[in-house]
Amino acid sequence: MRYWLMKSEPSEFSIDDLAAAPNQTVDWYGVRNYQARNFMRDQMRVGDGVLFYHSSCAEPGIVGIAEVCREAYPDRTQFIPGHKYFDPKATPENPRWFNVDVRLVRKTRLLSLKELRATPELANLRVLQRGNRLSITPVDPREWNCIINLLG
DNA sequence: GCCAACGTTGGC
DNA sequence: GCCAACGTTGGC
Repeated sequence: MRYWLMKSEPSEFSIDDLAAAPNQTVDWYGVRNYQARNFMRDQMRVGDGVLFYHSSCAEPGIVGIAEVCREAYPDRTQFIPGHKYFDPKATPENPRWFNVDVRLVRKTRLLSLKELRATPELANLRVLQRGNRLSITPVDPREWNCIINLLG
């Protein structure tokens, strides 16, 4: 059992979109970074905890708790010509990109980036490190517990 | 919109 | 394999 933080731009897919989705579940398509892909493909298991994070928006921060509900399988969007996430080098026989499915556990209050940075126990949280741009990062169990407490 | 930081690409 | 150029991310 591991814990993760997953970023999404709310203008693309928000916590409310997740809440409104069928089964409150979404396939986490569109990841086109190898490190983030490897986390999904190689390490994520059903039941892993997910912090849903809004990025590139007015109030960046954690806005909900979710969980991995299906292990990684080929990202459907890599095969769709003209799609934003089409990859001409990917084939169904040799897919390049994978995604898990994520299901909402509950929406939370906004735990802002500012508040995260102000919490000493979270000083090593990956997403707070300088220059970090990974859309999926592991979260230490102690950090997870700290954040759950902050969320109330 | 700016720009620092970082990943990817491609010529050599 | 090097590395310059380019593209993207994401907070501000």
